[in-house]
Amino acid sequence: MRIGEVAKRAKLTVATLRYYEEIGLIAPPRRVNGRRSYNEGVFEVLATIRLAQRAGFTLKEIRSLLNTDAAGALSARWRPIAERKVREVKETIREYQARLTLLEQGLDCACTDLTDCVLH
Amino acid sequence: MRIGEVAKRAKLTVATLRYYEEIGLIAPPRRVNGRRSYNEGVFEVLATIRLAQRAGFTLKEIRSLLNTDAAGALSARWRPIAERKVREVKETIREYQARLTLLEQGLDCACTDLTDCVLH
DNA sequence: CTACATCCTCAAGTGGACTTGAGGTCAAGG
DNA sequence: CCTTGACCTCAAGTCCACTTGAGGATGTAG
Repeated sequence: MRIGEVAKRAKLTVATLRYYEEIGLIAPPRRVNGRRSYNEGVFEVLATIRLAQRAGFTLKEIRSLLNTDAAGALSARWRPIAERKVREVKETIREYQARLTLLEQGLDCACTDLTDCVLH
Repeated sequence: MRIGEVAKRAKLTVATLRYYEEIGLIAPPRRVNGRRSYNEGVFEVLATIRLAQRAGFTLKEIRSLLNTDAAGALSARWRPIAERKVREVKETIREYQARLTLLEQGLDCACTDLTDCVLH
């Protein structure tokens, strides 16, 4: 399969696919003419990348997760990272909830000058 | 007041203060020798910036809020931006909660290969 | 007088995930 | 034969909020 079709089916741009290759997430073989040749398996990997991204992993972390060879090594590597992520995400949610509170208070505030706002 | 003292009292770096000036958030007058001269009012403005940042505004948005001159113009400008922010923040919180769910399910999952994970 | 802190400007670097642009190759259809 | 579209590489640009670095000026204490 050529890059254009992969891009269309995976709903990514060809530039993104080449970028993923550049940073070591995928490694499609090349034809004699130098063009990339993908097989069906790539969609599985791309889905995994998307899943991991939605879970908050960076592409760098995802690469290290994908490149885990030994069985069991994955969960050994994944667990501490995921546990840290859970803490980070919880913290982020707290921050955003504080943000929401501030915004809603601000909307209730009748100040005409920000530096005069009751929130100070 | 010189920039160093402002930085110390506001707990910012001098570089940040100069940066805020560069992007139009503050505009301290200069002495004859070219050095910046701040007055007490700057702390009020810096506190406002910090408050607005915590509420999720970008520095660009904060600039447009700070540079509101006419009374009443502030709330006229602030309200729609803040309402949009509220929606964005709520959406972000939803995303992060989904992220948390994914992570926690992942921690419960015994897969040894990410592309094999039950989450797929 | 000299050392040192503090200040100044301007330019470039950081991170993350891409996107955009320039310049070139290759295969198929009309 | 020529155009068109898909492909290639490499370099640089984007956003945001700063930070870092180079290179130089100024003010003050000892």
